[in-house]
Parts: sequence; C-alpha cells; structure tokens
Amino acid sequence: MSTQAAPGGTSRVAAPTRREQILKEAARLFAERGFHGVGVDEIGAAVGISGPGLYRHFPGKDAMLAELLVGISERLLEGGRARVAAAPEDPAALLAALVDGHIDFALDDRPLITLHDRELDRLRDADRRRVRQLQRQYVELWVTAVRDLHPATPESEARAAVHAVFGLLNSTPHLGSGLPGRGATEALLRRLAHGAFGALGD
Amino acid sequence: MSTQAAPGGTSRVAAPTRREQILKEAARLFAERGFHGVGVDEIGAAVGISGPGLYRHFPGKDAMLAELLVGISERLLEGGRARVAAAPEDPAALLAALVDGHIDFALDDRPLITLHDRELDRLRDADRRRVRQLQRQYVELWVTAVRDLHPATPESEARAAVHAVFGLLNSTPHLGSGLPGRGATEALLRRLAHGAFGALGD
DNA sequence: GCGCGGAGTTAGTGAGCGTTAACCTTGTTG
DNA sequence: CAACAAGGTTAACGCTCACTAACTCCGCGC
Repeated sequence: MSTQAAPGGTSRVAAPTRREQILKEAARLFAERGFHGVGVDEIGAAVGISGPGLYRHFPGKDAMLAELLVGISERLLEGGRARVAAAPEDPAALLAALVDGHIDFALDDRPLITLHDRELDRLRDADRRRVRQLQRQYVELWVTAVRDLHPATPESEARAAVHAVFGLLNSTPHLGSGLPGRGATEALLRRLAHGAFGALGD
Repeated sequence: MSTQAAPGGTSRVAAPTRREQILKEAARLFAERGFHGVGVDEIGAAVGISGPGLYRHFPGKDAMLAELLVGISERLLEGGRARVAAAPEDPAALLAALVDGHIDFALDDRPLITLHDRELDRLRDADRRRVRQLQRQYVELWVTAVRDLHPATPESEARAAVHAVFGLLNSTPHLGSGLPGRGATEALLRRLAHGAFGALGD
C-alpha cells in the first residue's frame, strides 16, 4: 500500500509521498524544538520509520531544512509576484492582496513561518544565499507596493515598516491557542496590518 | 587586575563582573546561532577564558540561559508595572508609555529580545514555568491598557493584538543594518504600533 | 609566611547524535 | 522465476560537546 499516486482525476488531495510526510513532520519538529534540538530518530519516528531510513529520501538532515526553507521562500515570492501581476491598477488593492496572501500563508503553515526566520543560519552557504536572495526579492515587492501607496515614505523607512509588519503577521505561532477562530484572526491581522501601514501616511 | 569593584562612589558605570560579561556574550552568541549551536568553549573564548572556566560562575550552560530569560522577563514586567503605576490617568498615555518602554528595550537589548521567544523551550521545567508566568503578567498589563483605551474590544482579540504588536516591535533584530538611525527607528516603530492599535477602534 | 579559597588551566570521560555499513523484504519486470 | 531496485531494518563508528577531575596560581587575612 505504498505508491498509489491518485491515479484517477477525481481525488482532489494528492496522496502525500513519503518525502512530503517527512518534510511536514520535520518542519513541525524543527519549529517546536529547533534544528539542533531534534534528532533524526525523532523525525523518522514521526513518519513511522526509524532513524536512518530517512537517508533513502534525503542526503542528510541539513538537506531537509534546506528544502524546507528554500521551498517557503520560493512559494512566498511566487505568490507575491502573482498578486503583483494580477492587480496592477490600485496600489491600495495590491497591498491588501499582499497582506491577505501573507496572512493565509502564516495561518496555513505556522511551523514554516517559525523556521523561516529562526533557523536560517544552519544552512550551507549556497542554500543560505539562495534563501536570502528570495527573501530580499519578496521584501522588495512589498516595499514597492508600500511606496506606491505612500510615496512620501523614504525607502529605508518603508523597508523597516515592511519587516515590522512581517513580524506582526508572523506572530501567529506565539498565540498558540486561545485565539478566536481562523476567520476572526485573519480579519484582526488584516486590520492591524493596515492600521500600521496607514500610519506611514502621517 | 581582576576584581576592582569601582571602590569610590565617583564612577557612574559599575565595572562589569565576570558573571555579567559572560551573560552578555552568551546572550549575543545564543541569539546569533541558537542555544544548541554555541559551545561552552566559544562562550569562554568570548570573555577571554577558556571552556570549563565558566563552571566557576555557573553550574551549567542551561543556567546561563535560564538566568538570561528570567532576567529579561523580570525587567520587562518590572518596567511595565512602573509605567502603569506612574500614569494611571490617561489610557492613551499609558499605552504610549508601554510602547515606548518596549521599544527602548527592543533597541537596547536586541539579542535578549531574540532569545526571549526563541529558546524558551530549552529551559528546565521550573524555569520555563517562571518565565511563562512573568510573560503572561506582562501581556496582561498590556491587554488591560488596550481594553481601557478600546473598551469594545473583546479580551481574546486584545490579547492577540498585543502579541501581534510585540511581533512588530521585536522585529528590530531582522532589520540588522541599513535601517535609519536609532531615533528614527524609534519614531517609526512608535507610529506603526499606534497605527495598529488604532485599528482596533474600527 | 602560611593556609586558604577564588579563579583558571588542561586532560579526560561519557553521552548523544549524524551518518554509514551490511543486511533484509517486497513488488515489479523481462 | 531470476534479477533488481526501492525502501526499510539494526549495529556500529566517529565526532562533538557538556561536564568533571586534578592541578596550578595568586591575593589576602592572621
């Protein structure tokens, strides 16, 4: 019962491959206890295989982290670019779309959000450079959108504001539980983010 | 040339003790590369002694982290309480004072801010509970202030908003460099935070 | 000047952990 | 059905690293 790859076109959710299971559990564990705080045996156990069996799917522990971080960064940038391409008319609408997209991501993939700014330095140089470059491009997307909406804002200030709003939106892991439903959280974060950006226009 | 303890009353800055040097460097290193990513030899080297010499000052590596995290949490709460006690009249002024205090802290002690929400799980149970309790009390201070200013906001929403604004204010480590001067950053963060909180009042 | 305790040093130890080796099972294919 | 590749298994190795042991140095009180 291993490699059924959802042969028909009817099943909407593709059956997760072993690799994907591993990545998902690794992301959760890394986010919970840090890259160095999680052993390969633990990751293996989380997907039902034990320890070194992971090396049939990844060349090493580092490679899992690398694939996770590069993947997040690529998906974020790709999503951002799509929104830029889709709504070139209204600056306010574009920024709103970026905010909504980032919120979706932050609420859907909380462990990845945590990893994203926490474990970057554990990567090999090449991977780290790649992730940094993708992050930078994503930030630039936002900076451009912000300055389109608030033209008086100097670039360095806009960039700092973007980072700050990222910090705001990425705060969801800290709420853990006890927060209102997903819809309410989404709406709240949206309001807070727009409130913050709105303060740029004095 | 070891233990001169600023004998006169004239010197304004107390000579840092060995313990304090160690804590400061450990904070920096932990923030840079994570608790598990830093070896005791490295911490020792950062203060000019080597490796196990640290054990004359701390019972173990964990104890350094514990003292750091408990210390931050206590100072934050203490500062918050002082501001609450000092400005009971105007809700807006109180929230502004809390924001200013937190910004000062975030800009003065960036490594500690990073540690604060990154390495909490590496603590022994007793220490972790203590830190969590201090953090909770600090958050409650803010929640009360926010709901004083925006009485229509439900508590869970106010708490989520406070956490989100913490994320915003604590984003300074991510800016690294290339940000405007300290004064400008302070002003920007203040505006963003108040913009976000202002959005709570519809 | 003698002992003593604080503060270091180097060498060593033991555990944890990432990784490799060697072997096994099973479904698939010619 | 033989051969093979994919995906596991357990055992073991080697390195890192927190921590301990044993020893040294030195300032200070008596």
